[in-house]
Amino acid sequence: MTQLEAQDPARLGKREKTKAANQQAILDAARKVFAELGYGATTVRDIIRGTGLASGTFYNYFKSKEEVFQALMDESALRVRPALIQERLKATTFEEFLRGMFLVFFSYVVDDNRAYTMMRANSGQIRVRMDTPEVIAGFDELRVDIDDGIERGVVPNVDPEYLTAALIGIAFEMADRMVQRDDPDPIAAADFATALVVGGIDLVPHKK
Amino acid sequence: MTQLEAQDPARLGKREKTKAANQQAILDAARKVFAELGYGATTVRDIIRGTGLASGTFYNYFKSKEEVFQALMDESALRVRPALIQERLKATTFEEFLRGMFLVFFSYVVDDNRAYTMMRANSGQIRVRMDTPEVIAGFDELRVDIDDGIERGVVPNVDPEYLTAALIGIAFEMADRMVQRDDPDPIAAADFATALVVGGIDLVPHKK
Amino acid sequence: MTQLEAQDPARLGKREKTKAANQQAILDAARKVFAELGYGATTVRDIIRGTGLASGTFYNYFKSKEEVFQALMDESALRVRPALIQERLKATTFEEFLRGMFLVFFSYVVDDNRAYTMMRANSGQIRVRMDTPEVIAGFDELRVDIDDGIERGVVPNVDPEYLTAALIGIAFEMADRMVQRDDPDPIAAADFATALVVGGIDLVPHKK
Amino acid sequence: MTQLEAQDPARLGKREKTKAANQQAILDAARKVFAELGYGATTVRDIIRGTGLASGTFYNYFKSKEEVFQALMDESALRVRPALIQERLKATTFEEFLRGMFLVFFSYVVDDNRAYTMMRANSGQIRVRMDTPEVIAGFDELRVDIDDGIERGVVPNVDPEYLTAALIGIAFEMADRMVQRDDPDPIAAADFATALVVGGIDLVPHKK
DNA sequence: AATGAATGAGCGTTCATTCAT
DNA sequence: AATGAATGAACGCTCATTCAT
Repeated sequence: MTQLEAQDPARLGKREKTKAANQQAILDAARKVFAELGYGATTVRDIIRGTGLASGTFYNYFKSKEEVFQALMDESALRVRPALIQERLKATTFEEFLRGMFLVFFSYVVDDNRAYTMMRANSGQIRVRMDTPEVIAGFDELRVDIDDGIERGVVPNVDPEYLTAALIGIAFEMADRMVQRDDPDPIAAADFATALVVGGIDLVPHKK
Repeated sequence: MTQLEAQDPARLGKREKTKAANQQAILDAARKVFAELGYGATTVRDIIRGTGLASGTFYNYFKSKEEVFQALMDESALRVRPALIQERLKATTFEEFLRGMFLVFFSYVVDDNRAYTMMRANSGQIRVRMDTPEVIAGFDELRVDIDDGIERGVVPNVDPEYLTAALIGIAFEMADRMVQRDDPDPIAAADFATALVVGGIDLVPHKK
Repeated sequence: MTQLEAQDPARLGKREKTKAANQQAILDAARKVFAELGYGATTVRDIIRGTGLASGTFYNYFKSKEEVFQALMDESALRVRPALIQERLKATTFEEFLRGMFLVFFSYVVDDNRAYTMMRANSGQIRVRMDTPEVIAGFDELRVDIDDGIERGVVPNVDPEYLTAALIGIAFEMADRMVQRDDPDPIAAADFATALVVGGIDLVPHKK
Repeated sequence: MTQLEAQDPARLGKREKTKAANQQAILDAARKVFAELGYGATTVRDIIRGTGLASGTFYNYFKSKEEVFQALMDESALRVRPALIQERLKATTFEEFLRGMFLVFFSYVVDDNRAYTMMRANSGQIRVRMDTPEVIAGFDELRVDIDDGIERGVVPNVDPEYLTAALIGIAFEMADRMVQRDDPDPIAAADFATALVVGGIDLVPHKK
């Protein structure tokens, strides 16, 4: 039943339709208020207030505030990670590897900058960035790829932890500025970041 | 403390001494528990418990939990900013400028990593990073210096906002990994970061 | 159930049959979970979960959680009361009267100790006993019978209220212990209780 | 300090005085509403509403609803238990033993019938009796004494568990009626209960 | 200035009940 | 009649802040 109806969303009963709509409404509202207030300051009531639903209804869809937050982060990470993996697989040079990765990330950020600002939400004057397990896992994969690349000689033999850190730092911080521009250009940003790292990597102290 | 002062009440105005000591005691206790529990999970009672003072007394020194947090962050930034300014002033090349800046920052982070881990406190599975106004201001100054350097021809003519972002991203993210090492080496980290940027900057798209 | 009825939908009005079956299913499930969790801790969802019905359906049969509880207690009391009345009617001596009453009660408790433990459900460390109107009514009848017995000279002329109270106290408290024994013996319990009261009643202060 | 001041309650600082007064106010209010509504139906807000204090203040004195309930029951039990123990110790015959015990219990109930009605609170139509660990412990002591008495030949050799149950049942149920009389007479009640048991015990089946 | 009890808004969450389907 | 999602009042409890002492 579920399967049959899932094939054609238009044929869903009214009940199923509102259920799906409510689920999405909660996710959307949560994304918005988490972005505005940050995780800590956000209350469940803040979230449901943005949906017009009753407070109890929240708990028909998510077991807790943390669960909806996780769902949101996973939703985001799930969208980038496969693309990042693709890029890494098809890269044959370090430059391709970098450019692919930066481009995917910056493009995702532009497409979905609401989810992104959530990670960067500032409550009051304090800038906050939150990395959830899915996000951390994504970065761990990058680290593995870099280790692998060093072994295969594709990536210069530099401190892999620092390199990973530098890439992540560049990616997030630049993305932050990019999305605040009038006409964000992921390609230009990826070019910038790629060039910086590709050009610099050779001067970085290599392990003997 | 009470005992020591009781030995020589005449030495100096007890009031003033106690006031300064209490202020500092609160800051010290706050630094400690914010680092342990993170901002959100820390209660005012957690802070004053570490001082032996009464909860109400907290409010003689700080208007709110947020204010003591700000004071703490400012205190930290106040220690780095003058040093960062010094470095920028005495730099004659872009490389000197970068190395000086990274070294000051990484050294500060190692010296005072309690304050730093506070910015990185994680609650549950979620990593959180908090940048306060003073820190942000410190980096805004960096931006001004970069603009200035470009004008004077010392810094290559690249997108200054992206460059600033890249430097900040590299600095914070690398610092994060560095402090978790057994024997953190700010010089090595500064060398790595400096080489990366110095080497790469020429390949980065220049403005006409 | 659904399957059985599907085999012969014509046999009898499906409606009526289902209605009665559902009503009983709710009562059965309620008896079970009230016994397990106690009244306070039991939720309507706990009850209907044991029936396969939907939560809203509960309210087609009972107006509230309290109503189903009352129905349950009444159902129990309804089973004992007629038997108790029988015993009282056929008793010709005080001893017969007592033995009959205790035996009926202890037998009922053993047969239906689920309903009985419900009255004794404990939440945490706290033992709770609940007596509902029907049960109370049952014992009020006992009082009437005792008054009557005194008037007719069958029951010694002692304080009838205290006598009723003593009988009730003995009955409930002994039943409590009896059901926790490996092999509960209502006859032995009735003998014990009867002997205690029959033997003692003569020493009890009589009214002039 | 505490000791010195405890010697003269009149010399207590205002703070200590209100603290003690509030503690007592909460206990009093709790006793009252538990008696009215029963444990399950009573909310912390119901309790503090009866004191004029703020809801949070409750938690300065008791960690939870359960804790205040326990405190209340212990307070009661603590008052009877020592007296009951005294009576048992000084009894040389079974009759003395019984009379002493019943008299202490009935007297206590009359003196403090608010605490007692709590154990008998009815919520709606449902009579509830709650026995807390302290109360249960008190009954366990009775059981031990009975076992002991049987061994020493002071108490007839009947089923000790049933005998304990019967005594407890008689005590509680009779107390219940007694307190509702215009002029409760603990001595008369104790005479009644003692006579009933003393007279009956010989007819009760003895173990061979 | 220091104290710490009092305050009460607000939290995350539950659940008896209603009602659109 | 049956469904089960929606409702929202109420729960136990926390804690930043106030204020009488």
